[in-house]
Amino acid sequence: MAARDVTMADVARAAGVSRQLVSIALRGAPGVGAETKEHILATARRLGYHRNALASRLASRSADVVGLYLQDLRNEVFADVHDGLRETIAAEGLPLVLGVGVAGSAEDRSGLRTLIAARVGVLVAAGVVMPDAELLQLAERIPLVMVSRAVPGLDSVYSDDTLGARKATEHLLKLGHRRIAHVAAPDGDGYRGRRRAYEACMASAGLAPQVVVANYSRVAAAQAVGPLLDGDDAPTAVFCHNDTAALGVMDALASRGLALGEDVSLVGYDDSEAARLPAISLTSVDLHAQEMGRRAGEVAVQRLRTPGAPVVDESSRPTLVVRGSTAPPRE
Amino acid sequence: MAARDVTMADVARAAGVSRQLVSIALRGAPGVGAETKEHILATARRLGYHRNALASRLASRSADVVGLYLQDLRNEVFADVHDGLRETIAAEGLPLVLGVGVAGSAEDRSGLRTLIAARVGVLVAAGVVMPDAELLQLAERIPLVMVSRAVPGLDSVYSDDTLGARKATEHLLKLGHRRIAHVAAPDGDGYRGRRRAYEACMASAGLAPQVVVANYSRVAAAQAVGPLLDGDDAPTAVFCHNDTAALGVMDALASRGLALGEDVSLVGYDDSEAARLPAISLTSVDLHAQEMGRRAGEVAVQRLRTPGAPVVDESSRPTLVVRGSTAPPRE
DNA sequence: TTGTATGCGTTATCAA
DNA sequence: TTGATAACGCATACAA
Repeated sequence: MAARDVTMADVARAAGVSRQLVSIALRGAPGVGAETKEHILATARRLGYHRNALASRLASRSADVVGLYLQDLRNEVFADVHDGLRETIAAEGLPLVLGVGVAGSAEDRSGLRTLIAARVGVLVAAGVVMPDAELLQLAERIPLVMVSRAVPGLDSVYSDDTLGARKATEHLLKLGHRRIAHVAAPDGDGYRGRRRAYEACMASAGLAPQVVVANYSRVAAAQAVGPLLDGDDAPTAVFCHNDTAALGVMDALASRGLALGEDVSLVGYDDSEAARLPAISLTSVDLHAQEMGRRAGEVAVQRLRTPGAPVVDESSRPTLVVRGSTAPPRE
Repeated sequence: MAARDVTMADVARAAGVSRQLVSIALRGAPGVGAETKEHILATARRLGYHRNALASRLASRSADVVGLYLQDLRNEVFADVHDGLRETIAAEGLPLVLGVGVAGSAEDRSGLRTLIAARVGVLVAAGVVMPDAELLQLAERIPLVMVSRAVPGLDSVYSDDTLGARKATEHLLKLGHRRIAHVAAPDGDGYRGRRRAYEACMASAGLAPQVVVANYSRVAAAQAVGPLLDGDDAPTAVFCHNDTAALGVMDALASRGLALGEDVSLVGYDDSEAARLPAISLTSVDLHAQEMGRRAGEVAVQRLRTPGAPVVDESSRPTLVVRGSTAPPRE
């Protein structure tokens, strides 16, 4: 549409000054008189000038842009991380661009790549499934801040998954459940904590763990848990690696005429909006994702402004929110 | 971290060829022998070269990047739009970057601005609340594709809101409801269709419309509908402008001990995951957001490759999905 | 097929 | 305070 963008040269010509003076004035940098500056700003406005961020960043070889990678848009946790981060970033007046992975797929390279290609100054990544080694390699090209996952050597802001999973499992044990199944996420670097903690809890209670794996979709969880519910020694309680999976288990229960909380107790992870619905009332682990996003934003800004700062490694304590979906097993 | 990026000049020097030959080889453009090309690619790989997209786009002054603006990340509709768009864009091998607004706020300028500053080649916008006039002005700087909203003069891919709202309202009327309330979205350009259709339906049935406004959050809807439920002549049915609002109404019903579908019928809009939960079973209008995203992607690519193509204006027909939340009024 | 010169719109380093 | 000149890293007509 635009035939040609208005450039600084155009503004300079119209204002009767040199280009670099325009640059200085527009940036608010020192080196221009108040009156001249106002005049330049006015003509720039009049001409409809807009800075070309491409050229700007190329020339300054420093990007004051924060990139955020999210695994997918279907999981509220990532929306929370975004909202928290956004708060910090906006307060600093920095632009924020996002890259998104493919839901269900482990393919996060393309999403990360576009962000890197866009030459963001720092990249905050939530829900990356790539191996640690690859991430460390990536970090040589661009400062990386990991969210909800700890990578040794990289800035990491995450929730203590071991603690969360233990709280969930122990809650079920305390209620008297013995046959507790776990719907786990696909195996991958940095995401084994929940499953391991569950297994450890079961072991120390002298019980046999029962694990099925489901990817990040609701239907996958429903299908995965089906055989368990239909088999002998069906579990009286299920602990899911996230709420989406828990909703899938609820689907499976409903289709079998099993009552949530009565026939089978259920615990999710994320404390999503759905979990809070009165009709759902799902016991879930809240990992305070928004607060994590906020912290990640602070770390990112710090990394941008003070590249040499020491690496941040911060884990936070999740909370178990007990609701109607968990009750003692019926006898 | 990286002291200095490896540039084409470095690769050229190491490979013993000229810079521009490297450029040609790396882009896969014609003008280089197979053998030399392989050699160049190999040295580039060896040196760890990565193209600087900034410089590349600045020099070519054509951006093969698609920008997607989403109003917020909490609404599944936008996730659907993204997933659909992503499919098309990925198939074309184009990079996709996102900008996001602030949930609940009408402030979409900053999100749009960063995308424009990033000099994307085409901007797909879903859920923009800015006035038409401002959008038309924006379109002079960058090709704009509107999603879920029609702006005369701009590429628009949207769902027929009038039809959807009519289907919802007529469904309730046919069930025998007379006192039907509507929870509307805040007033704004391009988002009046649902409310107007509701009002028209009520009018032609000889009934008085009853509208309350709530912004895009669940709690706002709960608060807005409260007085209605508590007042005389409380509605026997409520039609909400989206599912999030409907969930809020469900909260309000639950806190009053009213049974969904029995005491009060409820219709949402978006056919979200939550609506499909057996325990929720919310009647809702499906606007096929993913398909809209897919189409918007096609239009965007077309606009990128053939700027002169005629403006696209495509509306699609939404579907009413009837579930347990709607039933005849109890007498 | 390969190389040369020039431009993209800014920022940055110097003198004046 | 201001004004010339050189980067920034890449693309692209054009000539060799």
